[in-house]
Amino acid sequence: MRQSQLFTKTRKEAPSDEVAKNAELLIRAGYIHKEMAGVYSYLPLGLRVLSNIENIIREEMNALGGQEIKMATLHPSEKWKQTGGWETVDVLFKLQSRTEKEYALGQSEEEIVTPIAQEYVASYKDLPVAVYQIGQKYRDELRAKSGILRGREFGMKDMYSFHESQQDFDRFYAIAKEAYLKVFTRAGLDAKVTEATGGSFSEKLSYEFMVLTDAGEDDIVYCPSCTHCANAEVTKVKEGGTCPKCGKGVLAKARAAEVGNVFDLGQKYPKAFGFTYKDKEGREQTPVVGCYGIGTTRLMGTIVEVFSDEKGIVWPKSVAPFGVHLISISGASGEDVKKEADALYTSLRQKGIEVLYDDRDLRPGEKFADSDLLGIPTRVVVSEKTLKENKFEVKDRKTGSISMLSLPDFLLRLPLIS
RNA sequence: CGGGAUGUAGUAUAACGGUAGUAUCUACGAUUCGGGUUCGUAGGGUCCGAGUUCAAAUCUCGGCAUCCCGACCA
Repeated sequence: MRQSQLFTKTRKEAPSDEVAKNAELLIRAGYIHKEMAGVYSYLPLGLRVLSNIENIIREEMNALGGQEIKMATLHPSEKWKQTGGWETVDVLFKLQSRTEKEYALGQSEEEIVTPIAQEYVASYKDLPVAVYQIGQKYRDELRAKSGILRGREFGMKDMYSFHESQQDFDRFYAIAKEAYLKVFTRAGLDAKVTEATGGSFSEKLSYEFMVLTDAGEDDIVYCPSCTHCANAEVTKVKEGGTCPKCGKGVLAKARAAEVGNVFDLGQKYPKAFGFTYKDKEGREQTPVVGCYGIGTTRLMGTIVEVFSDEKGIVWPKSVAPFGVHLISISGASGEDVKKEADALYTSLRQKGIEVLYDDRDLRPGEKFADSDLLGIPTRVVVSEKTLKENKFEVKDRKTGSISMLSLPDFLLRLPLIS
């Protein structure tokens, strides 16, 4: 992508109606556009990041045996009335058409996925099965806040699994948790598996995946020596106490953002819809259901909160919109520089590297400032200086380390870079 | 939903009740070219609606919007 053709531009100043770091940086850099409180549009760069996040999730859910689907987000009110959610889920967006028919906007999809599963699952032979989707969710939050961390419309991956028994559910639940940790690790984050309440729809404990950041909304109590971690709302052992799991660590308290969660839904939804299957003996049985969510847009915001500095964003390589930011410093009489940069742009793309090429006719300082703000992991500069040495200047956005590399050396390093 | 605050060019900010100014931006012309060069010319604004007043960006009321704290939060 040539930056001169890019739809968006950067801004020097953050908008006055944003306080959250994630929103300030993402808007300044042109990744997102605020539509209204809690609702954002994703622009070319932002969509690239979001797609990278979604693809990581997609790969891990597929590895788990999940099958991707795309469910309706405009829901008939009847199904929500059938489960009671129409009255009890206060964040549910309800709307009425001109014909007075009522609808809900999807804030979660149990009401939709359960009847679909019911249609295709008739026998124990059809179980277990897991389906997931990645898409928009709508929640009528009384107070949207923290940029893209808590919106009224947001991106979410939600998966639902159906099982013959509680034991089979428990088996899958455990491997799903592991898959979740893989997702967050691949996205560059260190997420803690956290015990929490099941919310309004499960009496059992659920597990939340928490990333330490002051921008989060939850307080967690965790052990520095082992993996024990609990939401402050449920834990009986407080900060400063001894870890109940390993018996050694002194529990610490921290602010965290919930980037994912998994729930044991039991049989509530199949029961609401009369969903049964036949077991080996031909008896009617009710399946056990689990649901598993990851907030994709919140994950993106959390990454920005965790990985940024005073100059801008510092994307982890796995989610960055581009692998390489190529900058030409051609000056007034830099036709040779331009030619060389064009050539490098072409050869990098031929190697399958995603490159943002700043071919604009701007002063170097402005290009560098933009580059730091955008946060692409590797910056490559072509200038009269580098031309003389017959090398390229390669800078790592995260460490700031600069090295002069010949083209073969650079290409050799590329697998590590992107 | 309770409380608090704020709404001025695309963006960010000034203006005692009395000429809406500055920076950035955009366009054009010069100048400069390794960390947001410098100069010139031009463009563009008081959230909406009432009220008070000779006069309202400024005061009052209503609406709408945005942010913050809390409550809430699948």
